[in-house]
Amino acid sequence: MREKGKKKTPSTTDTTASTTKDAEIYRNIYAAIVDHRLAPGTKLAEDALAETFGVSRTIIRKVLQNLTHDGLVTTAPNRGSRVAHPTAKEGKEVFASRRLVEVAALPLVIENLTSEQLKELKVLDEAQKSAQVAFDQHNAIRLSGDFHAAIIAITDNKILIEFIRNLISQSSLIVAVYGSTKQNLPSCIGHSELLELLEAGKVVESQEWMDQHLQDIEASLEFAPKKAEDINFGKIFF
Amino acid sequence: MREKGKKKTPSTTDTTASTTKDAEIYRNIYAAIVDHRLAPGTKLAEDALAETFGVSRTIIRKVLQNLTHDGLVTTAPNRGSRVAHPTAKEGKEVFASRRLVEVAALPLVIENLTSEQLKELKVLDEAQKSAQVAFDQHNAIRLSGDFHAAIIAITDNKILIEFIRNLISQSSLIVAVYGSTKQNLPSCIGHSELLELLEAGKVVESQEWMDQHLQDIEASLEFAPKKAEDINFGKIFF
DNA sequence: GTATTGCTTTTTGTATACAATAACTAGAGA
DNA sequence: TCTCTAGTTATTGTATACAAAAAGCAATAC
Repeated sequence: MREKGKKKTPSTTDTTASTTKDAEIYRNIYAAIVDHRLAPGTKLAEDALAETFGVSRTIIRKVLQNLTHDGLVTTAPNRGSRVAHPTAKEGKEVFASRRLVEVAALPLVIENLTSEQLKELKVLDEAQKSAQVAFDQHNAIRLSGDFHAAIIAITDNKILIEFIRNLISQSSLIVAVYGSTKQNLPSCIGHSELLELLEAGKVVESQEWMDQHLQDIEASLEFAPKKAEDINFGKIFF
Repeated sequence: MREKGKKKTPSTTDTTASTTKDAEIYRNIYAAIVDHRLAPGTKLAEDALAETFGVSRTIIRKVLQNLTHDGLVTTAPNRGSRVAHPTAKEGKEVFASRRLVEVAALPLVIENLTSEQLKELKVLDEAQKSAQVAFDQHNAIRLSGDFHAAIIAITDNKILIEFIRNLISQSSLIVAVYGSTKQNLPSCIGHSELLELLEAGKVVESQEWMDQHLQDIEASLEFAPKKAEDINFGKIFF
């Protein structure tokens, strides 16, 4: 109710300034992890981050807790936080979950799809292809993720959207760890075939396509048994 | 590495005592919401909770943040936290998501199901029926949730398990808001038919059963348009 | 009686101080 | 040289203090 009160130090106050600040820091670190600017396993010391962003550790802790909940950061009691370094099993679970949901959601997607949404999807797909042609692998992967998120967004179900958004982010992290050296990511072929199936209302076919598509992406990763006992030092040093 | 150091005041220290304390408070409030001891919309003032649990607001804020992420609490900037009060749309989205995932996961469940797990499921189902017979609606609902969670647990996929666990918790909240006055909850008929289908490896039939089961539960709720314009004060007061 | 204004109280947001734990380093003994 | 230990430093966990915002309240004007 105090609107005309003697505002003492408005300085950086935007009504919701306080809540805006940590949201921005969150997005900042979030993007850095997804874009592979912060490698999996990197220590995220509270003091260092606090100083970097010019806030107190209170804010940083809040942000780290959110990122931990997103599965992008792991936090151990008294040992601090690190960029998550998913195990092979965790990586497979993410892709299994994505296949399950993204395939099962397609009937809903076809049911709700409007011509405008279809147009937007085509724009996204074209953007991805452009990045692909320009060998801009980085943006191509990001746009591919955006495309998958946009598909689920058509369901207009906030819970599903949030869930898939999260799994896609984690996929980026998994690619950072298990991405093959040979950049034969099939995700970059584009999704135009899928769009044709969706437009034609072909439910089962689109589901088969999506299932195969996600399997292909997963197959391009190297969830190899890089365990300690399998490391061949001879191959590494000689 | 300091393990034998002169431990000054071990008092309540259990190595992970600090982290254990807020986990316990979390579980406490979590259970209170799911068990309908805290009604949707109830204000969760930080000071009051801090005093109740004998900790500082720091811990409470951490717990409230976690509960907010679970969708059991809503937090507005500068306005504090409340037990979530899902809208009808949100309620429908939760059940749509459950149907989608719990149906789509059944092939995986049948694939992985062991005889021991089947036995445990039967125990859970019997427990629920007992509660049902004793008109212990409260425990019946809880055990029904446990059953659904146990089904998904068979997939051995931590991400799916966590997701469904969360949706089931939210379902409790939705029942608190939109549960019908007539206690004809079909969730309480039991799941023995499903268990037979799973044991027989009947994928499609079990999926149809699960789909119908979740639709029945949803249908027993009253997502009625209880909007302001629909309230008839005459009916209420005279 | 109603609405508006100004003050007071309550509650949330953030920084900081201190405590507790883990990580690091150097030194002593085998 | 290696290992174990003690002391030191750095980092995380928690409480508290203070600032800022909202909510409540009462009085006044209309």
